[in-house]
Amino acid sequence: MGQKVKLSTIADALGLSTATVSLALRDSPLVAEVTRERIKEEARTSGYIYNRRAASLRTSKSGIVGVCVHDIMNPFFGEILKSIEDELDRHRQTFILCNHYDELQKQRSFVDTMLQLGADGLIMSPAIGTPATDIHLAEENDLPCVLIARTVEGSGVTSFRGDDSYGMSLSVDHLIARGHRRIAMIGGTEATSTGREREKGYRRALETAGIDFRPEWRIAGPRSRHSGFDATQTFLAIEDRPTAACCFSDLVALGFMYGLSRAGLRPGVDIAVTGYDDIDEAAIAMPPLTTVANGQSEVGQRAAAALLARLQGTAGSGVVELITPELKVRQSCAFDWPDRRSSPTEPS
Amino acid sequence: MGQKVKLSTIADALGLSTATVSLALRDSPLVAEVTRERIKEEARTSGYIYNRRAASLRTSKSGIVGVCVHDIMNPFFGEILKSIEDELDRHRQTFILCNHYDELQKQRSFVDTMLQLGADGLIMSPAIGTPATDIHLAEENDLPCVLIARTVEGSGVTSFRGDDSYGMSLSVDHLIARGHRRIAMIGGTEATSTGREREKGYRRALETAGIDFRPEWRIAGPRSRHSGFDATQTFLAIEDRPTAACCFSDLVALGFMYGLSRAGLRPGVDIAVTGYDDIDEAAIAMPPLTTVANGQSEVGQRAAAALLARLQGTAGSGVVELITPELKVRQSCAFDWPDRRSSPTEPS
DNA sequence: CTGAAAGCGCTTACAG
DNA sequence: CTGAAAGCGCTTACAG
Repeated sequence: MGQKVKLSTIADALGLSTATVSLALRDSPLVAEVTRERIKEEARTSGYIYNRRAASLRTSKSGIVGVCVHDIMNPFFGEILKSIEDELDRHRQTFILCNHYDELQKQRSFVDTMLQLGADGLIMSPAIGTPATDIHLAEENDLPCVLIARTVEGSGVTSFRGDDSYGMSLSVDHLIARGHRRIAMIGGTEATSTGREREKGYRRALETAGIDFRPEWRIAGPRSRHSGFDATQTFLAIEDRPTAACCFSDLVALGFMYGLSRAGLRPGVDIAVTGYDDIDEAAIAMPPLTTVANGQSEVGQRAAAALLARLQGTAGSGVVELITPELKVRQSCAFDWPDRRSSPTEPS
Repeated sequence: MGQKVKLSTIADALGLSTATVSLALRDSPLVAEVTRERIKEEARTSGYIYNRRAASLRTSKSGIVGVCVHDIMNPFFGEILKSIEDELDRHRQTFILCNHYDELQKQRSFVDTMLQLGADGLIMSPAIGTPATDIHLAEENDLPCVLIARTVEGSGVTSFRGDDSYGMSLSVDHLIARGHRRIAMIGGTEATSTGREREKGYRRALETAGIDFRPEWRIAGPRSRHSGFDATQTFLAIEDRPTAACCFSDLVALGFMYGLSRAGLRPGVDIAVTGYDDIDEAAIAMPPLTTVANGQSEVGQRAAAALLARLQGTAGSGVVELITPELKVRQSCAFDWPDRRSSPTEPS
């Protein structure tokens, strides 16, 4: 490589102006077809590399969309991310991914970087504790945001997520219909809208069935496979042990089932288990996991589309857009409980 | 927000020049302490946002490092990515992540984007079929590369990966020592150095033990949990069925074990299984998975450090740097299943 | 210790 | 259909 080739290198080589070259490279109809081809050919052979920083400085559009979630390794986000990426690709936007690990500082430094890079927009699953002002800061600096999976009160920004409380009630209803009366809920935290909503659905389903909730049934906290595994101990120690557990997510459920097996119990036989998200693994797990399909690709696709629309100038709804979840019955609750029911003290 | 605040806004407000403001904001000792503080204070209160595109255009340093792998959701990469991120953070480099899904086109468009954005360097696990010229293109355009996990012949670039053939021989030796003579290898492909190396280790271990390899033992292909699950059918159909399977990765092994259970077989009892990578889940799986720790955080940390060193001007070794793997013996090659185990709920 | 001026590589009116 | 010129917001010699 001699000198770096730039627009003016091409312009000089062809005896044209940089304006013409710039236009031609972007397929402007203002440039004559022949000229355009000569220019493109020259760009190709000379190894020209478009300098986006320069262009972006001038136009104040960067073609970048930042996407930030707490756990890119969670298959749940994997699907969302994939559909966002597809949608963004289609509109030739570069997508920059960030894992904030639910650390507010990491998220802030990412938003900051996006601001400095002049990103066109932001899609995020806000970290625990994100104040509405963090979102406003971005918005006020011309960085439109769309939220996914979680909601931030007062952010004024559109967010897309599953109807978590309804979804959770679906799986608890299912458990109740199979005869369970003592049902634990494992995982999730008060600190996120997801955790609050799913717990709400769980409680409401119990209430509707006339089952009195007992505090020891709620094992809050776990949100990973590993912590689901660890929660087994707590679960097994509950006095008058529940016969079923609805888990905050598939990952938690899968870890919990490992824990059950390890303790010599058979998930799906001795203890009924449900998950949430319907990740790929749910269908091949042992036993195959009954769970709630959460519409992740719809979340991703719609969030990306909504952001793209805002970039076009359309205002967002500014409201929580709910995707309706769906119960997927498999075999992790398959035991026929009525045969075995033995606590006559429970209301029916 | 009125107008966007920039260096000159601050300079004007304080009756200083943009040069002084620029220097002060970057903590230059050339600026008097008091002046510097006034400037920083003004920047803070006015909501100044540093424009990295402008700075980068001028300095031709962007502070960006691109990282590209085929599957960010694989926990194996999760660990590598985390350690890269930590190392990069420490040097205040922004890290841009990309998933190429082993599609050459995706990888190319990412490299292209990095070039256009003026990234300072690139760390990648090259997609299947990456020609050395793709790496040269980046290098020649001032985008230094470091490879991880996989190697590209003739790229001339430093790469960091585990000693895959040695690692695989470790687990096969272990199986042989436990008395297995018919051992299948499941997953991985000829198309990657990882696949080739691990198969080499498998074959060599058999050979050393005087066991004649049979072609039907090699079930190539699977590299995900799901395809590991699917491979169970092929495995079970092998005539004179092997008593053990060494899998290409933990994910494959975990899926394969699901498949075995589904078929009514007990992994670790009826069929011995080994994995590769020692991801987090291996220790809590049922049965806990015997596997090979692959030094992923060392890979990530050293790759990032090597790239950073190149950015400082130090030349890379240009050679494959091997990390020595280690066998982790757990129970998947000899498991004492808890008592009451029988195959759970029959899938329909 | 501070300022004036040039320049990084594009794009965008504006002329012609 | 093509060109000359200004400007995006920084940083970097160079003066003083």
